[in-house]
Amino acid sequence: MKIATWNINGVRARLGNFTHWLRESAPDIACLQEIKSADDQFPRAEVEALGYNVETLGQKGFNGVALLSKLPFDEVNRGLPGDDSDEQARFIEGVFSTKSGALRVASIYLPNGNPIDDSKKFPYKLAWMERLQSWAQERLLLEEPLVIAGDYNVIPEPADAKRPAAWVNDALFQPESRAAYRTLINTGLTDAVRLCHPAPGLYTFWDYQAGSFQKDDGIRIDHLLLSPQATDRLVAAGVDRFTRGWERPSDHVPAWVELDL
DNA sequence: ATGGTTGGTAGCCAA
Repeated sequence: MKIATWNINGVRARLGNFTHWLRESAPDIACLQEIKSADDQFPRAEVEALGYNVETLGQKGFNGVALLSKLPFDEVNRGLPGDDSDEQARFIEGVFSTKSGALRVASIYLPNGNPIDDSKKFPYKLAWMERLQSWAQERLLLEEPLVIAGDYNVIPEPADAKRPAAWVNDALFQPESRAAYRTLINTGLTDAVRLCHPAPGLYTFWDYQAGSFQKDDGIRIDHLLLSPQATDRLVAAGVDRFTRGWERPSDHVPAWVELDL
């Protein structure tokens, strides 16, 4: 069972890249972020034609997440609990049946949080992370295979950046952001890509500006966090770096796990 | 070094 996540940065602007990757990487379940589309703008027919069921939480212009699955959805939940006034489309959860039982997967687009001196943006990020922590803690009680995958907008450690010093004033690398991420890990979740690739230098994002990809000036901010029951079944994890070299790429590349389910 | 690039949308915002 291959589960992948990709911040596509506008699914309609990248439909060719997107379907090419779906065919080449062939995940059983794909988590998308920044589809930048309302639900009725999502290229549903093109994706269904490749054998996927599609569930979206879209938003016009910004944000927007989706789950694609070759398995049928048993259950879908839209929106992260904990703040009914939050209208940003950043969270969708699906439940599937495998031969080993239930599998739960969430596609998350954690708030960027910049600039850190803004009165709303960084506090919104930290509050969203607290809501995610509460939700994860509750789900972990189910003792099921659970994968929380997406753009976390957090650089966990200095080793997750080519130039950590360049990020010290950025919301992605603030002590509070990193601490909240560690709290998630300490609840009992495992960073699958870190576990399978402990060496530094593996990135998932390169800015469009200043030739960042050519200089490999990247950061690792797209993560798949696994419950103990999913980690027990972990076979492999990786990053599809090759998509960043394509024409008109997303600034993020996919990350994935293979689970024996 | 406060530059530079992209997508979505309508004169800038978010990243």
